[in-house]
Order: sequence, then structure tokens, then C-alpha cells
Amino acid sequence: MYLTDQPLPRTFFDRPVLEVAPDLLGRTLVRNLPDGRVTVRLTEVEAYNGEADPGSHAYRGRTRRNASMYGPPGHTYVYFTYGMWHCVNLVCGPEGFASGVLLRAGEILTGAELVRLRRPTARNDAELARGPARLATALDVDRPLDGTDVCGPDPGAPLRLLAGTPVPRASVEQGPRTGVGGEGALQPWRFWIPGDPSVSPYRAHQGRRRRS
DNA sequence: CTCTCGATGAACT
DNA sequence: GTTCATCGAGAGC
Repeated sequence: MYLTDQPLPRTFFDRPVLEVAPDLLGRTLVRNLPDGRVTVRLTEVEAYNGEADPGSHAYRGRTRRNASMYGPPGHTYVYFTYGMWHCVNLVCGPEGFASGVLLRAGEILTGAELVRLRRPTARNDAELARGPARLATALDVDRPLDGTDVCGPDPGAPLRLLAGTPVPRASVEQGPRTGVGGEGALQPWRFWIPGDPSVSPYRAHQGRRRRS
């Protein structure tokens, strides 16, 4: 039995990413900011499973951008995309096997007033961290936080993952990954808490548009 | 060097 | 349903 406010041990992440991903649902991510603390309950995640996964940023091997995916478990992989957004992954084991869990959505537990400063367009609480870039914006996470340890003992660390209230595996729903095209869309490696209002609606991958 | 397009979100029809 | 904001990784030359 976990104490909900205890940090998860690093061994939590030193497992295959497909085991870790559903086990992250219901966990608490803590973000310590200069103006206070935000905590989020994770409600939707996606697994990216090694260099053989065609949907993964590691599919074409190691680059400066994705280096954190090859690093130690229990650290972040934060990437920049579409010229304006950041998204947050948590890296899983074993070290050297490029894997990560994209944090797609969460429910703000505390610090909503701080999140509103950064997410002024959210029309309700459920929208504050619904979608991976929204979640990163809500927590004010960007590239400087790439490679951050989330298993450290310091309660004041920039990011920490606490045990929270895990969701029984049988209660977790699973389906195709959002926004992943081609063969990468085949694997049902998106996991979410059914019925949670903070879970983003499924959007099929947009094929490339015709150009003039 | 140039070119394409992406693990997206917001605004709009 | 559509368009656009906006930039860097990766591929091709």
C-alpha cells in the first residue's frame, strides 16, 4: 500500500514502458514554481516503445533532441513541437532503450490559480491540462527541464512524481495513440481513465495536406 | 543549403 | 469540418 504523498521509487520506472504507462494513471505530478506549487493527477498517457516503434521520436535513432529518451529512467524527456508547444514524457527502463510515456492529460488538484495565469484560454477546469501541450503549459515545463529527475528526495525539486491513488489495471482503458500516423497508429498504446473529463477526445491522425 | 512536416491547440465555418 | 500559428529535426541535394 502506497502513501499517496510519497515519491515513487526509481524502480517504478525501471520496467518496460508498457507496464509503466497504465500504472501512471492516478499518480500525482508535483511542479514547484517560483510563485507556488501545482499538483496534477494524471488521467491520460501514451507509451513510446523503443527505436523499433515507428511512432516514436527515437525511430530514426539518437539525436540531440531525443537524447533524454536514452537516459536513465525516472527523468523527463521534454520536446518542442509545431513551432510553439512543449510536451512532457517520463523515461522508462532499461537505460539505453529509448522509451517514454507522454503525459497527455491531467486533473489539476492544487494550484489552479497559478495554472490559470499560464492557461488563460481554458474555459473550464477540465481544459486546464487536457492535451499534452496544455499540460506542459499548465505546469510551465519547457526545454530547460528536459532530463529532470522526478524521483528525487527533495520536496522542493522542480518536478516530482508521487504515488497518488493508482488506478487498478482492469479499470484502465486502452486504445490507439492520438495523432500518430502510419504503422505507429496500429499499437493501442494510449491509456486513460474512462469517463474522466480531463481526457482529451480522440482525434485521428491528420494525413498530410495537399499543397498548391 | 533548402524543403517538408510533425506525439498540437485555438479559432473559425 | 477547416485554417493558421510558428520552428527545428531530419532528409535530400
